[in-house]
Amino acid sequence: MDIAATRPEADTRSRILDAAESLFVEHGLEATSMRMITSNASANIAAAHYHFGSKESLIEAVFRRGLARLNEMRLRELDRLEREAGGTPLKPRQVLEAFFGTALVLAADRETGGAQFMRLLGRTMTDPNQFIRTFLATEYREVVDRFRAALFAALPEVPREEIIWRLHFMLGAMSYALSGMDALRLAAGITGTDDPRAIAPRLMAFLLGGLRAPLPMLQEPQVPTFPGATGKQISTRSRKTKRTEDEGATRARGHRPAVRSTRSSK
Amino acid sequence: MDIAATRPEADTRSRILDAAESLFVEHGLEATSMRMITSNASANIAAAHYHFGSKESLIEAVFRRGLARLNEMRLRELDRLEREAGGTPLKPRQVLEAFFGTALVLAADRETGGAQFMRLLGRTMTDPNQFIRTFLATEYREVVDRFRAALFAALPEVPREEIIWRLHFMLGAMSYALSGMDALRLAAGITGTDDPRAIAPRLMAFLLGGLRAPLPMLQEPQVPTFPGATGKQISTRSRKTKRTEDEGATRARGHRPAVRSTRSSK
DNA sequence: CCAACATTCAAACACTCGTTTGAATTGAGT
DNA sequence: ACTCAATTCAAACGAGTGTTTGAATGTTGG
Repeated sequence: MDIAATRPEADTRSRILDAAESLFVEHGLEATSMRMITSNASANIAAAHYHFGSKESLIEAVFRRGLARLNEMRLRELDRLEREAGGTPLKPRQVLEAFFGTALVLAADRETGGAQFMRLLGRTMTDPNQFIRTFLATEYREVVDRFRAALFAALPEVPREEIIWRLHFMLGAMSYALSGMDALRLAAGITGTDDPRAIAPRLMAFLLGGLRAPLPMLQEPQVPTFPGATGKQISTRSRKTKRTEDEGATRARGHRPAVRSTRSSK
Repeated sequence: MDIAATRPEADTRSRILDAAESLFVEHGLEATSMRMITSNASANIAAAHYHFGSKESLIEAVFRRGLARLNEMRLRELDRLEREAGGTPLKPRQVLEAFFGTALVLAADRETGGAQFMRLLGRTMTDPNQFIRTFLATEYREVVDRFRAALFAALPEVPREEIIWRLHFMLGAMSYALSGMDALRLAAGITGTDDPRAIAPRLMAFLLGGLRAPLPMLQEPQVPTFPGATGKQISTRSRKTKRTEDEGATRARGHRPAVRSTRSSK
């Protein structure tokens, strides 16, 4: 569905931004051409360069718009919690709510395009393009600094390096969950809705469990146990299954033929 | 560094595969051209089409080669553990070791290119290209089925849907950790090594904590409490977040100029 | 009305893309 | 030495890329 059809009233610049965001989600940054964007937005291709100057700048604008909203929500929520706490450190759960909770709320907001942007953001976090990476890093810096500090305060007994790593793991879990991740959704057998509202409580429970997990035993002697954490565990039972493995040759290499696989995308 | 320089003895087909894998990691699938690959491998561009037929088939071959190794290791480890357990249930920790531990071992193997492939795999898991997604899903199906069943058996009291979601979150955390994820590595302030050997124990502790976290309270009446678990329910009271709709001028729009950002990549 | 500006437009530009062609080269097997 | 198939090669093909141009529109204030 064209942006031009769903939002004919918006001005050219906004239509281009919307079309770009939606096509970036669907095909990726590289695979989305300026012509795809402008035709989807019912705009002239030169108009896009008039407004944004280049494809890279357009990409920047898309992410700036989305990140401004997300980061502002995050900082406002963190400010509110810290104000209410009145100097006492926040609980880890509160920090996660402010950081990941707001992202999940935005991801559930299908009406103003928040959901689409969050999927895009989740995918782009691992983009190899260096221009994208440095851009995202600078746009994220302030927010990450704030929340990292809040986590340090919330978990004073945990080594800071460990907190940084776990913040990193949590970001990965969320990015992946938001990205749509259809690659494994099939393989993993996920049936139901992909409504972030349904995912949110599950993800929050998971993240909190990971954040407060007992510290690992590291080779270099370093605080083998973590006294503050509760470290309760779910009891376990198990059964057995059998299977043989088979290698499977990579590909038949004949003379000339090299039948190409049925293409499906693009 | 060209593959042709590091492995001049390998045959054309292998050199192309190696060059493709390494360039895919560096630039992504779309941004890597057949000419980049063949010139890096000191091979003729037509030779690549002779051996693989098309770029998509070459991509498939790269992933097939890497996944064959990874999945075989995973299944062998799971088989070994289940054999040694002799019918008694595996512990969740053992299942995670077999699935994520082997991946991390492979990711630490810089010599045979395992590290490079794992980074590529981590990035590609969220690729929007549909051809890639369905391909990965089928290549992963058997392994995911096995481990999902093993987790079901290891956590009989936990609702299966919850286990599937947590398996999903764990995959995201690992993919992200392996992908190199420099986007936030800067912002998150990660200083030290990216040696997977250093990450492995941290990631395992995190994953295990997340997997065994207390179950979330869900809106739809659905097993609000989890009798088998040792409790410690995390109270996930619904958050209220108000959001003001502000567009936020994305960019100064002047006449004509639209100064383009300094390009850096590609 | 009209100048001055902001925006849109069709057309072209210089490249790069994946892929194909047909001839040259290599390497066994007889 | 000759054959025949496997492999490599330079060159080209058509399509698509981001970007630019210069003229044609609207749009606004004097």
